Amino acid sequence: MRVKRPTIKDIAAAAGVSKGAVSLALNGRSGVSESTRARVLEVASGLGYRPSVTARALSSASADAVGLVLVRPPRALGDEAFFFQLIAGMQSEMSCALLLQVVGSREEEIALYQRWWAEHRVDGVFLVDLLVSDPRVALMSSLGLPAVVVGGAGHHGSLASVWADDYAAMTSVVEYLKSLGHRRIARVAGLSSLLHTVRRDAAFASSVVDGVVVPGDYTAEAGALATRALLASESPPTAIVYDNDVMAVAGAEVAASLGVGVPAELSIVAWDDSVLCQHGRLTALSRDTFAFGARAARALVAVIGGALPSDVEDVLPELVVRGSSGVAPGV
Amino acid sequence: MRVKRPTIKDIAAAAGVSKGAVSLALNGRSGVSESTRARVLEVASGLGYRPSVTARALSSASADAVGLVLVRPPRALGDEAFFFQLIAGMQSEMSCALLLQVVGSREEEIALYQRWWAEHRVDGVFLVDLLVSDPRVALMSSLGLPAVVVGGAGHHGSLASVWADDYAAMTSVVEYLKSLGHRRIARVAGLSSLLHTVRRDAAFASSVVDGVVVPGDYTAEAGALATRALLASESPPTAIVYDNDVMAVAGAEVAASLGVGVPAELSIVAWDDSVLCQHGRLTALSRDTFAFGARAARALVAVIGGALPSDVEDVLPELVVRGSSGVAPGV
DNA sequence: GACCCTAGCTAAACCGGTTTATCTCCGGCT
DNA sequence: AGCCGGAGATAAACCGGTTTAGCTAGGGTC
Repeated sequence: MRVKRPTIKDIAAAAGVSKGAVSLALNGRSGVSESTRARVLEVASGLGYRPSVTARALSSASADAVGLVLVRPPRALGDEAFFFQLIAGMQSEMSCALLLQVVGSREEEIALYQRWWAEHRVDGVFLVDLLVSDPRVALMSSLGLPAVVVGGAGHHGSLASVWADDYAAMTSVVEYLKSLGHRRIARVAGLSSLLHTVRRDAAFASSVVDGVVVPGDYTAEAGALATRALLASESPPTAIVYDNDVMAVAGAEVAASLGVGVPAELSIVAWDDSVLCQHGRLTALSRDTFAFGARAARALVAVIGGALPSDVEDVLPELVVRGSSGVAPGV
Repeated sequence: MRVKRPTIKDIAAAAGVSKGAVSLALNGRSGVSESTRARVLEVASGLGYRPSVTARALSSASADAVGLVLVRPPRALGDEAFFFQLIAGMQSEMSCALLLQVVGSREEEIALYQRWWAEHRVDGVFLVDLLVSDPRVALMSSLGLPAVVVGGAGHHGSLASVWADDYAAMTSVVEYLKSLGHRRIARVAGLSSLLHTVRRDAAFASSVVDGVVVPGDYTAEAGALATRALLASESPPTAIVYDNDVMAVAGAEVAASLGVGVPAELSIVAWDDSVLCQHGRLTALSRDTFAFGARAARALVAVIGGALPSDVEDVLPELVVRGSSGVAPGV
């Protein structure tokens, strides 16, 4: 049933040379005459030959795939448009396949990376969701596994990275709000174990005096809860910056249900723009996640190709001002 | 640099038996004594042995991966939460990896499936976006490649399938609108090349007299354009059913901008629920895409395991009534 | 003419498994 | 004693490539 494809052996027989000569000829390496090479190439294309990635991977060559492991409860994944955008962008710059697996723990993730690499199933991997002190960085270096850190904080040991300056972005958001007269600014943060959360925290703390930070986990529930708590405090903020779109939208709804006018009494800014923000008319920090993924893929391809790992900084996210932000009340 | 993992040869040496015996012992096959098997297993686990999927795939065994090829312009992918939900659901029921690639044409897709199968890179594949007369179905059968049709129309040759009854679902939506007094009902359809679009068209045509169908392509632009055209016609519909959430939200905004009251003058129903519909308060046909993906994965695992292909029908999508639908004007 | 070098090619090992053919030993049956 | 059968193990082939060692023929140098 399975279609038998021509192998290197068939070509060798048809061209009247040895397997080894065919391999050399096809890979453009020296060791065969030009006339032989031409004949082999002709026979190969005549037979519709395509090399077997599986066999090639076994003898320590390319695996024609890159890996991405996501750690999270599977159900939570579907709501994160960010990752799908990212993956879509990666695909646009890769001719090889993406080996994707979702696991439940960091340990599994690490084991999977090691296994994929040892078995030549991948040529390189993407590292996402970087932790504050991430063991994966050292692991990649010690394994010699080509890797690109996606969305970290710039320098990560000897690894290449593609990143955005969250510190500067947060500062710009705060400056924007300050220029509108806001003084009591709050922040609903993302998971505190993630590096970029810490970066944003730091930027927020250094540019806002007495800024309140409420931890969150990117869910609508967390956003609603945090907003309710902030608005109920004795001196409620006049502006809130949320770490993602879902929490921001939930926050906007809580404000509406409490009769708090947006933006008259409360300004809302979301990190990461999306259709959700567009339709909710939320001011958002917009970045091109697709392009970000594409950049990451290009970096990985380069590293796999032997290029020296370099750090690529993404353009600063752009603040898209919509209806949810305005001058502070009483200004 | 690359970590050297124990191979079957190392185990053989350590246990004092041959490679073949180790293979038999590890795979639970007869041909070795129980005492030898126990010793081999002990040595293997002591050495931390993990078989190489790559090598195993080469000698015509499992590839420990399943494939999914998506045909569309990469940039369009990121907005389709449906696929990410689906993939997340699939992952939840699979212990193996997913080989994912986005290509630009049907021809590339077919070539990729053939190649992956010939090279043992996958054990089976998912078929999505089924066309009206889809060449892939016959191809899978002739290749003998285990496959599951996701979201088709029930029977597809000898292939297993996981599907939802779009015909019945569309009928139920129309009946719901009729019960509210609507008579002039329109539909903004999806891509006409897709099988489920045709099914929905047929159900719509048979339950609505003089129903207008405007073709669309799932983008916000198409939804807005279609809605504008429908509302400008001489006898505008009192209800519109959209083939996805993005078009429905765009339609709702067009109605709002034209001063057409929703649901007072126009009822809107979206196919496929999402956060977008939730926040836009749109009545939507809701299905659990994550569970759908999980079911598809289970079906594929079963087929790969040698089970006879069967057709699994998903539960009927449930109509979630929100603020965008109500009694027809003048009723 | 002896020597060396190199281009061009082949044969064979190798990657890490699976599978088949073969070989040995032991027990049971007649 | 002789024959047969099966269990238990091994060696070797195989999957489809890459890579290395080695062989041969031809040309250049002294």
